[in-house]
Amino acid sequence: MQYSDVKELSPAAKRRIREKQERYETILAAALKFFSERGYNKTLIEDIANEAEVSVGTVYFYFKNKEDIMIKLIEDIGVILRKTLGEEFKKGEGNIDGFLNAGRVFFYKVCKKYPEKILLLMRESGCQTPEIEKKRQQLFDRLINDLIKALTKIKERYKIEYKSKMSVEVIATIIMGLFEKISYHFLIKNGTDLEIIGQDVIDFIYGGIKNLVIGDFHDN
Amino acid sequence: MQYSDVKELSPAAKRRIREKQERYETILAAALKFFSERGYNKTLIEDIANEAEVSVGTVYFYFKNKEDIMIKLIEDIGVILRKTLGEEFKKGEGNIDGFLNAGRVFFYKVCKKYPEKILLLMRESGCQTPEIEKKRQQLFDRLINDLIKALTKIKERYKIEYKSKMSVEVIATIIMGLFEKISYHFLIKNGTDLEIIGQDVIDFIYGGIKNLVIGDFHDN
Amino acid sequence: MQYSDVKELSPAAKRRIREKQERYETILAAALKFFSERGYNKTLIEDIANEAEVSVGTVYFYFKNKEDIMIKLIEDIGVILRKTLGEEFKKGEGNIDGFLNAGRVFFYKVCKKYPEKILLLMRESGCQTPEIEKKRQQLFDRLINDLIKALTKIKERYKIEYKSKMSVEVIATIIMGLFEKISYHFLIKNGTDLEIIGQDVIDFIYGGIKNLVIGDFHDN
Amino acid sequence: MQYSDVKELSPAAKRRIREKQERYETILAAALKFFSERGYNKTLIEDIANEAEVSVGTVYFYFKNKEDIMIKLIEDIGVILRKTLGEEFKKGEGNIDGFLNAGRVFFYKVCKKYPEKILLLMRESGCQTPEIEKKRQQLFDRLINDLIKALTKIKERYKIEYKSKMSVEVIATIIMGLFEKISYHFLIKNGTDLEIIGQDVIDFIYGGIKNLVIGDFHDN
DNA sequence: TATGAATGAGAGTTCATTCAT
DNA sequence: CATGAATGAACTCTCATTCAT
Repeated sequence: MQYSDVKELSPAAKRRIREKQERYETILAAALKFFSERGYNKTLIEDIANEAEVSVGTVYFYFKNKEDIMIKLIEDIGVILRKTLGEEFKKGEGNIDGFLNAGRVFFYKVCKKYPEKILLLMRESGCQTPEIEKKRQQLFDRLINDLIKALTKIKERYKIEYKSKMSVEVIATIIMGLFEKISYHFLIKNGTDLEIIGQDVIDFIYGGIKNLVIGDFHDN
Repeated sequence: MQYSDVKELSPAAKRRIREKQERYETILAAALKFFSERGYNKTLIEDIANEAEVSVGTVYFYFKNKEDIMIKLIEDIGVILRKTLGEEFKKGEGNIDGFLNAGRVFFYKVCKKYPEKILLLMRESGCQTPEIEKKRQQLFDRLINDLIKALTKIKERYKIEYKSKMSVEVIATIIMGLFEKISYHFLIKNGTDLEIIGQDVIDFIYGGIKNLVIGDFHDN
Repeated sequence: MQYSDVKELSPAAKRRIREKQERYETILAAALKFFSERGYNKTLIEDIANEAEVSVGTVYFYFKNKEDIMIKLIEDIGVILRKTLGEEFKKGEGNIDGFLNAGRVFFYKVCKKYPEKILLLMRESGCQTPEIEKKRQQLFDRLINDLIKALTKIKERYKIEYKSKMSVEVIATIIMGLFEKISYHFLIKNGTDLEIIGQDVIDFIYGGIKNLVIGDFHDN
Repeated sequence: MQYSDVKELSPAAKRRIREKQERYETILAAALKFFSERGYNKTLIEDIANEAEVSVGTVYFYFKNKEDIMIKLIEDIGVILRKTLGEEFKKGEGNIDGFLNAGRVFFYKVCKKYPEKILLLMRESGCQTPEIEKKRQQLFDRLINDLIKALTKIKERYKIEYKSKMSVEVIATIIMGLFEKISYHFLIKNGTDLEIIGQDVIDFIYGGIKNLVIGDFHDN
């Protein structure tokens, strides 16, 4: 198909494509709502269909099966997380502040903007089907890898060493776990002041990393 | 037969009581195995019965329902965790080393001795029935409370302050999340050296706490 | 297509609605057959499904649960009984013959046309679930109430009195019990001549009522 | 076994026989309580055992199975009913008053003294197992037969005729149904005055019978 | 005799998925 | 493309009955 073909779509065809995309998003949004509220298992396809104001059959037109919906949601969250945090870290060009700022962005931006998505990832995506577990694991592995790469960049930038051969992986894992628990713990207490908590968390992380590092974070 | 003898159980009665207790434990062990391996939902009562070499009816003789089995398992883990860690902290009489040692005990003793129990608590106990979720939440709340109390004792001991009014809760929550993720992450990689990791984690925690504290950990 | 057309259902849609209604009736008929033949408890959902030539799931698509099927059957019988007998009584404009004719209609029409329905109501609807018992009781109470109202109309029409303050309720209850037993007793003996029996019963009722009345059934 | 053997029973053996009989009665009483209160199906053997303060196994020592308990209860009620009403009728030497008095005895004595037994017979003994149904049917048939015999005696005594060949059976069946419904209807309304009702019922029956009779109840 | 733990067939209900219209 | 009725395998829980002690 050549570029010129795109232009040849009739207005009606364009509308149909747009509507199809919209319907897809609507179903995904309905699923997100129920999965994060009451869990994967307790959400019926019928619930999702009703919420999205389509029929059960339509849900199966857009998604292979229930599992598929969850996987698409996890992928969606993965893209948001990796993109947002990755870009923030890049701004710092490998310095420790860029790293910590990425952490701040998680609390101040991502958790605030997409609380259900974070809740879904952190709580409901576990313990379901093997395929979902795989996807979830894959995302966590990638996030941990992103962290490991960032920590390695920092190491090179400051010419520091980590205490043990496992330290980098440990730090990355800790940060993931801590984000998971903190976001869950404080997201379900709606009134909590995420700003104060976020700062405390970042301070904790900074202190923790410093204590696993030989050398310090001074630009020469 | 004298009156006092009435209180004494016959050997046969004693044996029966012991056997009953043993069967209860056998069923619980079978459930632990399957729940931690393949998850709550994918475990059939029949699986548990087969593994424990009893009939389905017997499982229901000892437990109200499937949920009840899980709840008993969570309670069991809760007792082990709180008792072991609590005792270790007490040894230190409120100093920071006692606190950190309790963390070490988690990795070196509890995770090593009861890997399935920890896996069950950390991964499979979430997102199932409301009753299970309640029990799990209750246990995590208690563990966080234990941590908060310990951190408060430490504060009094060293006459220090925490940076913000939320710091204590944040530290406690971070430690829970970090234990959860680290234990899960490294328990499923069987070959991992928990000793090195444990030490890194403890160092991270120590650094993190120090960075949220005004004052330092010196006895006068 | 004009706006008014929107309200009109397409032939296909009409057919689908009709088929749905028919399937509902088919399931109900299958349930009636088994419930009245072998009882509520001994009837399996699978039996009903097989008889109605649908799957078990389809039964649950049309009815909330087994109880619900029985309740719908009782409601159905209730409508038939109250409508048929009520209309017959109305024809008599409150005279004693209309009342007795309604009794005749019960034997000559209802019992003859719907023997299983009557058997179901009279025998199988008792002693099952609380919800069913409630519905059954409700229907009997309404039937007794219909009778009480009719007896009160008769009293006004002929300016008579009943012997005691309980007489009206007693007569109504007797008639219900007598219908119940007679219909059951003679319906299960297939060959019985319901015409003769019906006449005897009506005569008995007439004699019984007369004997509880002060005054007589003469129009002035 | 000869009569003299009876004397040779040791006091301990006698006590054992007495206790055995008592235990049997206790279990039966417990079953009666639950069957009449919550129905046959909803009563567990365990309930009966607990109420009777024996073990489940003991229940099965005294009774073949659950069905057997119910059957024994029905037999017990049968004996009471037939004996009490039969004796009352005999007193009248075949006159109509003896017949009606037997009816009075049903309300004034039997229903008052054994409300649960009557409730059990009238409501809970139906629609259960075939064996129970058979027993219940058998009892009702016998009671109806007793009534038929009585009505025949009355016919001979007064040299009367009944309107149709079915009249006697119809009257008998009516009386059974009416007793069933009336006793149930008014027994569950505890406060009701059974005396007034009883009199109304007897009057109704008398009127009903008179109206199915050719001739009248005058001694020559 | 008495006990009560053990049994396991049986039954109701759920719900992801399909497919004719 | 959309619909929603139909499917039926799957799973939990019940409870009368048995039997070793």
